[in-house]
Amino acid sequence: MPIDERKLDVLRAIVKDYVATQEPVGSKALVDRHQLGVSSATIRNDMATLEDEGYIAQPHTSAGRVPTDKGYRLFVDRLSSVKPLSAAERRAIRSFLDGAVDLDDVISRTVRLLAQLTRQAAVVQYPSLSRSTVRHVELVSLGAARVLVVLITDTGRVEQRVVELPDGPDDALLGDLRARLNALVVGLDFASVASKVADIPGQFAPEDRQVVSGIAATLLESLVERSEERVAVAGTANLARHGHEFDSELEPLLSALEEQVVLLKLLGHASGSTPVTVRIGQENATSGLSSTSIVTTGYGPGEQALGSMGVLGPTRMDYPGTIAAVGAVARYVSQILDANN
Amino acid sequence: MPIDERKLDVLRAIVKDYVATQEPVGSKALVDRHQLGVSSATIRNDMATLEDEGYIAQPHTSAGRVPTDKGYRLFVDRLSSVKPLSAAERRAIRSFLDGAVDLDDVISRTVRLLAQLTRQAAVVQYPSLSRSTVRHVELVSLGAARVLVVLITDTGRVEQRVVELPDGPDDALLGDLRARLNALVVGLDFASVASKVADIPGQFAPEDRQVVSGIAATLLESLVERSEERVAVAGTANLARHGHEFDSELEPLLSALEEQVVLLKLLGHASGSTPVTVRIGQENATSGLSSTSIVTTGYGPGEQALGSMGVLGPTRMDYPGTIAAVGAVARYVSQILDANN
DNA sequence: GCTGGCACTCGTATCGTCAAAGTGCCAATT
DNA sequence: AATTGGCACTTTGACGATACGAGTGCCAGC
Repeated sequence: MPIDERKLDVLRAIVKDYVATQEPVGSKALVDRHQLGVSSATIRNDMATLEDEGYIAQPHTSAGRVPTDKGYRLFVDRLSSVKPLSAAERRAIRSFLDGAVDLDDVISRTVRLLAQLTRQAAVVQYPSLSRSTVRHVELVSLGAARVLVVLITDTGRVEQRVVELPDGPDDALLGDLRARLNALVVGLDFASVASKVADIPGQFAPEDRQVVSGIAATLLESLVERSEERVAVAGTANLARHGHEFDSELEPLLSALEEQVVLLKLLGHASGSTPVTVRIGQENATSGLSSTSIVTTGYGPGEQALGSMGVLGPTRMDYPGTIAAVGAVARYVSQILDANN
Repeated sequence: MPIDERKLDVLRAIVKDYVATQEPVGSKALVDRHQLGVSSATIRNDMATLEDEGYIAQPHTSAGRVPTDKGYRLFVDRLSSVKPLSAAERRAIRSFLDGAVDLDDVISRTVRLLAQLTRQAAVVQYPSLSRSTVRHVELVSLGAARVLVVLITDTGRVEQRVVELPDGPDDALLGDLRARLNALVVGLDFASVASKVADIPGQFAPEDRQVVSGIAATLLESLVERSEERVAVAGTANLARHGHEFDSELEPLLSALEEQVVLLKLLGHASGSTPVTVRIGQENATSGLSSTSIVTTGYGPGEQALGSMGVLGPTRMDYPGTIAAVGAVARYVSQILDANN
């Protein structure tokens, strides 16, 4: 039996009602709450077909139907239009983000904003170093044998780390190194930095090489490799408010939110900047997240996304609203980053 | 009826059993599991007294007894000795913390370690700025009219922020300002910085004052005031694993963990560095946290604590173990910070 | 002051019943 | 061929009754 137009209407109605009520929805309730123009018996037949095709399922015989992952997928892909944000929401986005002074500030405001708008858990990735170029490297002597290395990117990220050296460099050497380092790497993307920095020690007098290599090694290893990606999280408390049916997911989800590595995998490598991606339930292979959905998108001024941001919540979420919120916030953040450029 | 020695034994046994099983404990179970040397009837009498005095309560008639907040308080204050850590735990602390290179690294390792050792949520406050002195101020020009202000303390904290200026300062002015600023504030504690910095603009030529005040204002307002305190959190997923009776607490607790302000209030102003503080249930006035306990202590090499760290979990927690873990970690972190000094 | 015994209370588990919700199917209708 | 009304069937959840077990409180005796 083919899936005709009306059956899609039925599926759409089921998803909407289920998301709203969190209870399995039956044929009678459907004809009551929606203008479908046919009787409940007809709906029942349609529902039987939809179940055969795997779009919906019943928790037990003679309960209402619940959308499956496949059902949500169809809903998201073809049955829902993006819900325009309310004026209040647009205003909230603006007033929340406009006061930001800093990249750090932008990111932290963004993640809290997303959590608040969607009432779910939000994640924002800092602009990826692999998409950034070096704007400046600063070396600050911290007395004795310790140097603070600060790395600043064109995207506004500031990474810093202290290096312990066997021997304290004097100020002249440090100044010299700072100048050479900047001359060498400013403007380069991070892939190219590695090869260039390896040459640095050779430019110095043999007695200074040990110090210089130490700093160079840190620059590479810890600033470029270790902390390449960085994420901010907010709104975990929102997850605890969803019905108890979502409880079994809570612990694995909270774990995932604490593990950078897992989180980055879930965010996905931001592809094109524009479209919002939805991953539903089982679609994200991470174990324990089989009833969690993830709505992500890239952000950044240009074609190439600088990073990803997104929202995590139960599969039973308001997709049109969430997609709209994520999209709108990402666009606005992109604008801000462009202006701050 | 007075509370004699044996009644205290009974209370101790009740707390231990309840923490272990999470179920109300009855007189029979008590004599079975502990060598109390008397019969269950006697225990019943003792329990009746303990209930009269408010140390224990029964969820309903003819159920076992459960410790009250007051009961836990007595247990913590007088009935439990700090449980020595296992060799494995000591080893874990060492191997976890020894690789730290940085203050950031120390803090982030510490908070994860605490969460793992106690299987609860952990919080670590960065060394308070009010207990730190300025080690260095660095100004980095970021092209155009933007300057990065970096502040470094003797405790290793590095705070940075970008200032937008109406007019780009030239390098000479920036260098001059950096020198004067450092001459003025290095070594000062933060309370004194404010008054000193206010004088800075007067030392410059009138045409430069606008730029200089901008930077000075940022230094004060955003680096000293805004971000005075800073905390790291880990182990929230551990909270989701406690029995469902703790569920009602979950959302308020997760909210508290996301709110710096609330969190700092809960951590309490680290008083003396040595003793571990326990706040039980209702004792922390924060609403919604009436069955959450908090175990905190200060850390830092000297007499004055630099900051606090602690653990949050259900009132029904293993106090001796948690207190031992928090204490041991704080001592070890203090050592590390002392060595890195 | 401790103990054994016993009556009492109350929560939980079990069972049967019942009503409500929902389905699937079929025969009749359009 | 699609839709509809009707009806029998299934399952859940609520309700009540009952039995059971755990645990208490109290008392008389040691």
